[in-house]
Formats: sequence, C-alpha cells, structure tokens
Amino acid sequence: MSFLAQRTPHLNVSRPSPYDIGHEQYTYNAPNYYSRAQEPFALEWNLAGTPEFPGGNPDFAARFEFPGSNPNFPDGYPVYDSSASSPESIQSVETPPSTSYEAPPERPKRVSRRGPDHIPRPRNAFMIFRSELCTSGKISKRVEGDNRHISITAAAIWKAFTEEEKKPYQIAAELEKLEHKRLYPNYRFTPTVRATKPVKRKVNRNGAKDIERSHQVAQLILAGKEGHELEEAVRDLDAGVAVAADFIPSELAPFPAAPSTPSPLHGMPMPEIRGWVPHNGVPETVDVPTFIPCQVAPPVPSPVPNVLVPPPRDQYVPNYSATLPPGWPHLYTGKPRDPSIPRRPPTPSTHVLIELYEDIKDRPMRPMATVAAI
DNA sequence: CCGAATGAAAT
DNA sequence: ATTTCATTCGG
Repeated sequence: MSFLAQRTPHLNVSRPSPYDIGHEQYTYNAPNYYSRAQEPFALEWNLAGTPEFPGGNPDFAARFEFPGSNPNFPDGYPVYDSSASSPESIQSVETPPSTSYEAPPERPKRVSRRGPDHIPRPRNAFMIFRSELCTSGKISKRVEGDNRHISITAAAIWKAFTEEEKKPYQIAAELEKLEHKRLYPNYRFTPTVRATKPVKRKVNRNGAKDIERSHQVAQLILAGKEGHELEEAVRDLDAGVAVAADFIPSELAPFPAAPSTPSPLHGMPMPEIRGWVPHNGVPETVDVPTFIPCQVAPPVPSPVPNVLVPPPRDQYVPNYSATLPPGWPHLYTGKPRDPSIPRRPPTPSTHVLIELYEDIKDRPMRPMATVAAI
C-alpha cells in the first residue's frame, strides 16, 4: 500500500489512466514523448549501480533524502543492483501491443497552434497529482464535472498535504523530468510572449459559493470519502444550500423543467420533470415533487434556471433508473472522439512512478561523496 | 544581475 | 481553474 494511503487511501489509484502505459486505443506516430521501451523505464535513472549512473543520478539523489544519499551513510553499503529482479509492478510495464490505426487519408487541415511534433513540458508534481485525481475516478461527474472546480478542489487537497504526502508526486515529477531530459536532451521550454495580456473575463460561474463548494468537496475527500459515499455527502452538501444551476453536476441535474426549454433534439419530447426543481428564488411558491435520482440524466439544456432547490432527502426514491429517450445520454457526454486526431502519447503511469518510489525509497544508495572518492 | 511577470503542463 | 517551474524581460 502506498504510504500516501496512510492518510488518503482513497487516492491510492487502482484504475488505469487513459494515458497509462498499456493503453492501446490508438497508436501515435509522432515522435514519442515518453519512452515506450521494453525495459522497465525508470530503474536506471537514479539508482546506483547502473551503467549510466554508477553512483546514482546526482540530479535525482541531490534533491531527495534517500537513506543512501546521506553523506554520513556508512561506507561500503551495498549498491543497488539494477540487474536484480525488479518488482513485478514495474517489470510489468511494457510497450502495449501495437494496434494499427490508419488515419483517414484526407484529414481536414486542422489549424493547430502546436504542431504534431510539439513536445509538451514534463508535468510538475501538482499537475501529476491533479491528473491522477481525475483519472482515479474518485471524483465522479456527479460530484463535480467542471474542471475549474476540480482544480480548486485539487489545490485545496494539495495544500492540505504534508510534505510527506506530496513526496511521491514530487518524486514522480522528478522522474518524469529526468525521462523527458533523457529523451529530449536538447529540449528547451520556450514560452511565447504575448503582446497583450489576455482579457480576464468575468466569470460568474465561479462565484464564492462554487469555490466554497469545491473546498468542501476537498475536505470530504481528505476525510476519506469516495465513491457513492462521497456522492451522497456532496448531495447533502448541495441540499443544505441553494446552489447555482450550473454547479449541479450534470448527472444530478434535473430533467428540463420548463416546457419552454427547447429540446436539443429536434422533435424529441422532453422527459417529464424529475429531480431537483428549479425556481427563481421563491422557494415557498415551488411545489417540490418527489426526487427521483437519475442514473443517467441529461444535463441542463440552455437556458437553465438560475437556482435549484433540492427536495428533502426523505423524498428521494432510491434505485430508480430513468428511462431516457434514445440518444439522450450521448448528447451530453461530449462529442465522440475524433479518431483522426492523434492522442497524446502515453505518459509514464503515475501509479508506476509511485510504486517505483515505494520500491526505492528505502533502498540504500551509495552516498555521492563515497562514489566520488572511488 | 535580480525580482517580477508569464506561459505551459492535464483536465 | 489550479501549482510549479522555466524562461524572459524590465530596471
């Protein structure tokens, strides 16, 4: 178990990220960002006893206090043997079987600011954490679907982390950076200078209420809530206060309430009103019907009511599955991915990196001073 | 040369 | 929308 799990077992990811090594939905013909080499990709980076870094990678060792990086470490302590068997979890990392995918011959010329050869920056620790928070599936769409709010939640969790809790991600970032450097030794981050400041648009969607909610969600996650329990807690959270319609997660959003709301599907009759009832700030005039949780519900079409008031919890009807008109669920899950657009190549799995850290953090490394003396 | 400002990383 | 880092730029 990851030591991170001591406090936040819920963040101990078990589900593969779409970018995980092993992801095989598409192949990517552009120069690979990260190595897909057959060999375990990380073992040789930083540990003593490897051909490349006989004394360990100083870049790496210098940044972290591994047992062996202590200058006072006893001389002659065994050097890590990279030829020894590595953990299965790491050895299992292999190049996915190449799935042939042929791009359509006539690809519409996309105006892409970044060419296909663009090399992305390595992610920093927070970005890795945030990515993992998303790919872990711990924050379901029902809890929060807005990436900006997920960012706020992620930041709140991040700030609540101790250094020890952040460490796996910092290590992972270091590893990613090293691998990036190894693959692109000449890469140079060249941010473009913008002549004018980007217009900071006033975003009403992200009011104080929404930020507060994001923080509360963070607290719930830090408290160990996840899955259905988290969803329920968040539902209670939302039930305690009238929230902006935009922040009702789409799958919890009410079915369209106003008959005047145009159906996004031409000719498609709207389902009857279910779920939370929109009103315009006059709760006492609203007749609250029974709440029927929808397993799949379309998000609120535009325009949406301003405020929603959830009914009391005791009016919930459990285990109800809404029958939706054909096509509904798809409408709001976003457009299907265009297969002609190459996916970002897989990045090293954070899980593997953290496992690697778990493996090496207690492994003695020859102190650099000793290595230099040899 | 040093602090401020800013882009870019994933979603 | 977030944090961190690499980079540039102004003084």
